[in-house]
Amino acid sequence: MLRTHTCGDLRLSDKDTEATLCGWVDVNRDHGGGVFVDLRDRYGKTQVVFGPESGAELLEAAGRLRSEYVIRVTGVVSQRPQGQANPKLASGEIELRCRSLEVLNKSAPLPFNPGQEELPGEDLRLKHRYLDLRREQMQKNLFLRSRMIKIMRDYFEEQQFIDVETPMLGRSTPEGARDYLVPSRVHNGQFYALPQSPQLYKQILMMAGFDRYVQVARCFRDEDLRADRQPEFTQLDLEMSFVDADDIMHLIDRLMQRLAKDVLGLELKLPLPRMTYDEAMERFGHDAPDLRFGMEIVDCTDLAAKAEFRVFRSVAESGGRVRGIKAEGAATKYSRRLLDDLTEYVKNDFGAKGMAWFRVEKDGTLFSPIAKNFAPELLAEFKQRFDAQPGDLLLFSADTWEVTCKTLNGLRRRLGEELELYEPGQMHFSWVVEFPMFEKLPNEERWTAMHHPFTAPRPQDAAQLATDPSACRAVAYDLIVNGAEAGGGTIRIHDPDAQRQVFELLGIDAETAEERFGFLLDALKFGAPPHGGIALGIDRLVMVFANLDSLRDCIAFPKTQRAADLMTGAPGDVDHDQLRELGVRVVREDEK
RNA sequence: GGGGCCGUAGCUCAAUUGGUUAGAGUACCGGACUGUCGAUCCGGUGGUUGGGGGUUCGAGUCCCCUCGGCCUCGCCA
Repeated sequence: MLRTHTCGDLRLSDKDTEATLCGWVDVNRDHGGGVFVDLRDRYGKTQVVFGPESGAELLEAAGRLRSEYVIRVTGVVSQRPQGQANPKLASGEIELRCRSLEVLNKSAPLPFNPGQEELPGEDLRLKHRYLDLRREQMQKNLFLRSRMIKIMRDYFEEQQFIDVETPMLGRSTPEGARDYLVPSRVHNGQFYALPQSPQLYKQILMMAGFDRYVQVARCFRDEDLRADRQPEFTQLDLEMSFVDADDIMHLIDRLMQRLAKDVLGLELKLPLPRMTYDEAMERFGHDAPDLRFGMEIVDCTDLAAKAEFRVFRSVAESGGRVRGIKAEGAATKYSRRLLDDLTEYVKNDFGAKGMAWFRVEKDGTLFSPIAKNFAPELLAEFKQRFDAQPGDLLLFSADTWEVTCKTLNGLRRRLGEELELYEPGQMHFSWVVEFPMFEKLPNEERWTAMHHPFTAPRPQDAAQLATDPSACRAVAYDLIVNGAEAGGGTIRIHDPDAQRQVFELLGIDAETAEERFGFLLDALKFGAPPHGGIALGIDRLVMVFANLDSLRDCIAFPKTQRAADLMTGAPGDVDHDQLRELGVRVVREDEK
């Protein structure tokens, strides 16, 4: 070892002992006759002092140290002089009086300093990720991630789970997200796909009798990125045999409880609250509602039908919905200008045609540019429906059910943040259950699986597969944290005939099903146990636990919004020979 | 594919309505200094204002194209 201690070790109790430290120069305070260096490693910082007793040579060498030089120092641990302790440092009562200094490596002038207060642009941080990762915050985030994964692994090991690795090179299936494809050299013109999740493999493991499987699995989806979405991400993937949905949810409940306790010292009350999909959409307009605050959606379609206001009445009469939310005390916080901004927002982002609003005045009357189109008695009914008080602001969406959901969910989230309706570190866990089995694609007639094609219908809905697929609910459950989907799972179909029936409904004919999923159908007929599981988004969980705004801050080497790695330059060109060997030819953008 | 924000010194930012030689802090270089802890003080280097085109007597500022970063809609079983 090049060192006897880390920069986080030394305390007053080590006084008068000799120690050797290695680390990075955090700052160098040169007073001429004395030099103070804060030496940093992942464990902490320790002040190293060079004085006249160090000798002229050493003093001069210390003066030449610059930020991020990597050095090795040996000296005596000393108590700092009276009044010179630094309460900001854990090691602040002592300092290392340096006897020898070795520069292990210099640093060129830095693109940015890991210690600087203002964060540089994210492109720079990503390009010089090694510098960004030296920042205390980033180190904290990645340590937190590591701890959380350790807790998960321990938890599942205690419960007899077996960790099995599944292939990265698999087969492409057109269902779901766009695949990342890998050309095969041996099979000219054919491609592997990187896994979107280990879904089928883990089901096969159940059929193989492993009973309880878990994996920290990397997954890939070639879709556009968001602050909470990366093209490759990590799931805690698990599957169990002979279980029902309650078993899985209880298991995850207890895991979340342990994580919250061990990581944040928070006591989570169990069971975590559950809500059906239909209820979530009706009350919050979204299948992953942010339950850190209220502001629930209130339906007013019946009142709107009585209004002279044509927009409201025609929507109500044509089968649409008129719904609203109440922002308590927000009337004065949203000027006409800001309300216009909100209107633009819902038009641009959710395809809303507009946004109606009412302000409750001091005298209790409802003010709005459209108020004149409502009878006073009707306005009173609206007010009562919302239990609106002076100072409240009412926002309405009158449109199809889908658009009112999107619009009001968007408004609710935006207002929740802008009005600071929750604490920055607050966390709320819940389940949303009983998702529809299928949804119709906007421009197509056929059904598509809401979760995935292997999801089992609720037993009481199974008969409706043949008659009314839209009414069919799945044994599905999503874990919601602060309005984001942190995980989702289902009980799977374990009957080959039922699986064929679902494939058929999804427009996958028998031949195609046999070709793509034949192995699954085969496995199902050779003694498949009832089984189900869940996958948790580890990145998102860490993001919430660390109270971060971006997933990229808890991933060591994330990609940009255009899915590029600015440090390595991936994706990049490859040799022509490589392409030829693979039988791949690149078609330029303008030739498509 | 659509909407929005941003790009000025290595870094973080400023620059009046379009108007003289584009500034500051920090980093870097040189010097001074024994108790600092964002050390301080003095001096200095550092710019194709992301790139290209246009409007104008004159463009960091206005317009078009383009590159890059971020947020978002679509998309993400």
